[in-house]
Amino acid sequence: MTDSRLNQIVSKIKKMGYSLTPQRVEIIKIVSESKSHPSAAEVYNKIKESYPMVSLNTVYKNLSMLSSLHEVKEIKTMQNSVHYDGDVSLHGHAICENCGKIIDVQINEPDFKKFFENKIKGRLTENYHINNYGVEFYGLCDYCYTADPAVSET
Amino acid sequence: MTDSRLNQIVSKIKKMGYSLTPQRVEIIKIVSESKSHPSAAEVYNKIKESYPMVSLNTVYKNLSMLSSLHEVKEIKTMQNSVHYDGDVSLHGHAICENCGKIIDVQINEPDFKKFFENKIKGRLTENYHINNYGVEFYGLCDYCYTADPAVSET
DNA sequence: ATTACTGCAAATACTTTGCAATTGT
DNA sequence: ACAATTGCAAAGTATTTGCAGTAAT
Repeated sequence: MTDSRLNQIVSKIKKMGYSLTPQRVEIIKIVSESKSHPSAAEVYNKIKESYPMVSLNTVYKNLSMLSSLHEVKEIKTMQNSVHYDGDVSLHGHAICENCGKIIDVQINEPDFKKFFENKIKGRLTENYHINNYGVEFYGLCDYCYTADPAVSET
Repeated sequence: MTDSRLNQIVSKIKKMGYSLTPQRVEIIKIVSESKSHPSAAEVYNKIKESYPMVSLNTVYKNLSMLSSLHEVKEIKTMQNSVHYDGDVSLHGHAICENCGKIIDVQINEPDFKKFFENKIKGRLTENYHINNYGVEFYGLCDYCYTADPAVSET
């Protein structure tokens, strides 16, 4: 499953005529296997365990390449940095407004499509050509909610 | 309507014991009246027409204050800067992946709440305390879709 | 052999901080 | 008068660019 995800991405890169460096493969492994939606800096820290000489720059270039191939999704958080999600299937994110933790929220694709077609599409005031959705839920994770009474009040 | 929005925000600021400087009032006017989801820099350019001496810093401070009072919403775009929305009622955004243009997407609150309660809430894998939603649609605006064939291909 | 990729350093973009002077209540 | 706010300059992050050397096909 995870491995086939890696293979998927690798084949796409080959098909597009790009090359496969060890750094690139490792970056793909890290984002596709991670469940924690890492930032570029976090991917960088992780890859340094196996390739101590890689540059942050290389991490940025590879992540943005993967993003333009639609093989990772970018998540913008409130703390202004971009996080990366190796799961590009339809799903949402619940984002903790206190600690920034992001968890996946399962969304059933047919349900969402139905909601979109019935309730939203007809209301677009301009003719947008939608090809991607993002659904985010903001609030507090359980830890921040229980541990820090100061932030729990609205 | 627009004016009452300004008054709403002004009363909240008074109630919280903050002061009302001309710069602040003008910034509130600009975001609450704008339909174009301006960035901090765009608000800055606008306010300079009436108050040429304001600093960008003041704009940032006021916008983040309004955001923490939940009187404006922050929108993170792909071009990494934050945009501000003076409409804090439930609605989504359609964002053009080519030019960055953002338009509002009407979402009927009861419909969305129903969708959330029935299809999503039960699937949260952790006990998140959700108090806010964001729904984004990514694609191309009609102009970019028709004008620039290079970007229309997936 | 050719083209793409890496790593370094420098540059840019956006936002935040520190602080003295000023303004709102 | 007092506390909050402003504007300036400097600092801080996150990300991008330019380029010479290196590695992949």
